This record gives sequence, C-alpha cells and structure tokens, in this order.
Amino acid sequence: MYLMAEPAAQTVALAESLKSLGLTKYEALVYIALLQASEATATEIHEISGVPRASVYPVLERLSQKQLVSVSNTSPRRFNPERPDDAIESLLSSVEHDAARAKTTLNRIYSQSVRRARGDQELIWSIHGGDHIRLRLLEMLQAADENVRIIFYWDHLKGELVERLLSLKKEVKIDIITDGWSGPVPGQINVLVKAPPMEIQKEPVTNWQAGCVFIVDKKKAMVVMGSKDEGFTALYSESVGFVRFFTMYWNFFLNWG
Amino acid sequence: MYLMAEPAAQTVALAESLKSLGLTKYEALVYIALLQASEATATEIHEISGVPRASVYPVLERLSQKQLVSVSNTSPRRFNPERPDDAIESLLSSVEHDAARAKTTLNRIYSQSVRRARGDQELIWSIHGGDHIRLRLLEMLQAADENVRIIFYWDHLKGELVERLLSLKKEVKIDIITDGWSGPVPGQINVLVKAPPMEIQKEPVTNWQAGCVFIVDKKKAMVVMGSKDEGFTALYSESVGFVRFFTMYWNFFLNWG
DNA sequence: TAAATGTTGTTATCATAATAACAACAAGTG
DNA sequence: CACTTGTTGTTATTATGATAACAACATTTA
Repeated sequence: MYLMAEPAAQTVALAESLKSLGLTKYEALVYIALLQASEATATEIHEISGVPRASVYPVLERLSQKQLVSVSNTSPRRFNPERPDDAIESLLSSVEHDAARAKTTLNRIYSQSVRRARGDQELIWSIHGGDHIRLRLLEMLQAADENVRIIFYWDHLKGELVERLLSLKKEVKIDIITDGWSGPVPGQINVLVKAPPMEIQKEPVTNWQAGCVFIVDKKKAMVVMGSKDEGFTALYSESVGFVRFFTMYWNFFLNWG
Repeated sequence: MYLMAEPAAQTVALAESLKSLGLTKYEALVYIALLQASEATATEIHEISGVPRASVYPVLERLSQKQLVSVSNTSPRRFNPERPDDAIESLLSSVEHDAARAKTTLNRIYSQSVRRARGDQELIWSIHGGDHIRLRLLEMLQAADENVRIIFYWDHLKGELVERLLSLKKEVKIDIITDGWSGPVPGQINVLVKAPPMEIQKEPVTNWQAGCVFIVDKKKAMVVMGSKDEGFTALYSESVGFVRFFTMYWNFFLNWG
C-alpha cells in the first residue's frame, strides 16, 4: 500500500531521456533502481523505485526482453542490470537501425515522387527553428552562382556562415553588411560594417538576436528573424516580388547613414 | 468523411520505424504523404495519407515544431517536407543527445551504488537474447586468466568467438570441443572435433541451433541454449556447484565415443 | 503439529493520459 | 451562393499507470 514515492528531480529528467530511447516511465524507474541495488528482488526494486510491486514484474519482464536485465533462477528471483554503457548502446543501436531503414525507404519514396514543376518559385515558406534554418540557409548559399548579398545581425552562426561563404566558387561576388568583423577580410568578400538603424536598435521589448537577409543570385531570398527566447523564424522564397522587396531593403541599408 | 484508407504495407512498416524516432502514427503518415506530394495543401495531405482532415492541422503543426516541414504563407497554406536525409538525421541526433545524457547519469548512479559483496557467486543468472548473451560471453572470456573450456555447437558467432579467444593472454590454455573446424588451429588452442552424441542429435522437435558450454578458470560457467525460432537463453553462474556440474558435462563430452 | 503471519508471484480490475477519429461550425474564397 | 479551409469540441481507442485480491509457499509462534 505504497504511494508512488516522489523520485529525485534528477531521476525524472533521466526518465525523460530514457523515454526517447523507447522505455516507459516504469521501465526507466525500475532500471535506475536496479542500478542502485544490483541483484535486488522484486520487492526491493519496488521499494527503491516507488513502482507498485505488482507492476514491477511485467516491467522486469519487458526489460528482460529488451536485454537490459538478467534474472536469477532462485526463489525469490533476483535481477541484475546490464551495465549502463552496454544498455544504452543496445537501445540506441536499435533506434539507429530503424533510422537507417526509414531513411532508405523515405528516400525511395521521395525520389519517386513527382516533384512539382513550378517548385518553390511562387510561394513564401516559413521555416521554424534554428537548426532547420541553418540547414536551409547553408543549402541555399551552397547553390550560389553569381552573387550573394547579406545583411547580417546574428551573433550566432557567424563562424559557420563565413566558412561556407569561403567555400564558394571564386566568381561569386559577396557583399555583407554587418555590425562588426573580426580578422582579415578575404578578397572575394566585400564587408561593410554598419550599426543597425535606430528604428531597429531601440526595440527594447523583444530581445532581438537575429535580423538577417540573404539574397542569392537576385533570385532567392531568405530572411531570418527572432530571438533566443521566442525561437527563430525564417522566410524563404524565390518569388520575384519577395526578392525585389528585400533587395530594396538591402539597398536601403547599404545607403543609410 | 473518409474512413482511414488502409496504407500500403510498406508504409505501415515505415511508420513503425519512425515511431521509434519519436513520431506518432499520424506524424509519420503525414510526413510520408508530404514526400509523395510536396507543396500539398492540408486537404491533399489528408487524401493521400488517409489521416482525418481535422487531424492534419495539429499534426503538421507538430511536424513544423520538429523541423520536418515548412509552411507557406499562402491561403490555403501549403506544406513542404524537409528532405529525408536531413529529417532523419535531425530526429536521430536528438535521440543520440538524450542517449549520451542518460549514459553519463546512469553511469554515475551505477558507480555510486554499493555493489553487493558476494557478487554473482552464488546465483544462477538467466540471460535472454542473442546480443545480450554475446556481450556477456565475450566479457567473461576476456577476463580469462588460466584456462578456457568450451563445448561449442552454435553456427552463429563462431568467427567473433575465435577472434576473441586469440586476443587472450598466451598463458591461457584453451580447449574446444566442437563439430567442425575450418582453417589452421593456433598453437594456443586445442581443438577436438566431435559430432554431438545421439541423444542430442536426434532431438527432432526443437530445431536446436545452439548448445554450448563455456567454463573459465574453473570458476565461472556459461551455458547457451535455444534456437533461432524460440530465441536463445543462457545461464551464467560462478557458483561452485554449477561449475562442477558443467565441468562433469565437459568431461563426459571429452571422453565420449 | 496447527494456526498465524508474512512473502512472492500472478491475475484481474480500474484510472489516466495520449493518441486517433469524427462531427460540427465559422471564416474565407471564388 | 457553393465550396473549401481552418478551427473547435467531443467521442473512441489504446497504452500505460495504479490498485486490489489471491493462491502458493515459507516462516514464525503457540
């Protein structure tokens, strides 16, 4: 007749991590308990983990299937955990296996699908999340043929961006407007250091951390905005109007002050 | 007013794989549908995936959070999938991140726990699953100091086993009884080729694929049994009685016929 | 030894939360 | 207007979490 004893805060976070490896809350708690007391009986596990005694048995059975515990033949039965390194490795490799399978299948579906002809050209796409944006941005820059125009106010990502720019073909002309530049400027890149206009600077409410425009070959544009707190959002488009608008914006910046 | 159109068998299996990467069934189906028709509207996605139209919207919202799709600003909204490679990579790396965190925390718990003194010595442990067994077996052999005795009837695992045996210290004396040996016999290993006794051979019901005994330093023993159909089970113990029993068994095999 | 007590392992039952499925409706569009 | 889109709320359905009851057995105690 136990109530679920509240587990340590650390244990809760840990259980969350283990969930994404395919364990349930109970499976996580029982395994953790077993690490603290190897060769425990079901009752001992119940006392340590706070998992109801009756639930401990099926949970241990599942853990045994997943090869995270071994069982003694004694009575009462005792249980032993697989060592953490091996256990995690085993779970992870199972996920990785699934990931690999999924990847090939998805790629086949993707390549077989009829890619819409008009493509991205007329639409404006919203992209959420820093990583997602980073990926698409680098991808877009990679495809640059003639010139790249950048308004860059983003503390993060500077290094990686420059690296990518330097890897472009030599013909590509690069213009950057930004708030600061450390180190030498490569010949291929044209940097204009400029504080952002007051209108943007004195925005005290939202803690801006990014406000960027990228225009590639006068045909594609990507705009990044957002803060660390509220997350980043980007707009991407190949539409003529969109590109024209932000080219104007770029010119405005270029000639300002 | 659609009923859930039954998706292709392939799609179901795929959805299963994606589940272990943290997607729900609907998330998987919607993403798959989007790969087949990029830039689709919610309704198109609903028609392709079979997911109820009303459910499509929240699902797409979640996928957008997870950075698997981007959204157009048109009306009606259109959706675009992240490319499979990047999508899977993104999901997987999130799991791997959790795995790494869990591993360190679990290891700390494990190392802090009071390891029971009497250890494994008196108990007999059941170990389920081929991988689990493999791990523990190699581990046990690794620790060999003086001698190893093996009765080996297991098609699988032969290569890896021999490799491990060869990596042992030169003082360790190795005796193997098995049904066949290909290639030269290293000096340090003593191989006795022997067909298994009738009593075991003529077991027609259960399709035996493994029946092995491993005795290390006359102190630890592990017995592997089972078939591919029903899965493998191993017993491991350091108990005196257990080791004595299987040493007798080993001697019986050695002198038989 | 017989009765009382406690433990183990199993089963059945119930509760809760997440997901899936459906119906209805308001807003927008041509 | 007819139609589609996007939103909301409600109802299954499932997996998991949680509790209770019980038979089998071991241990204690009179």
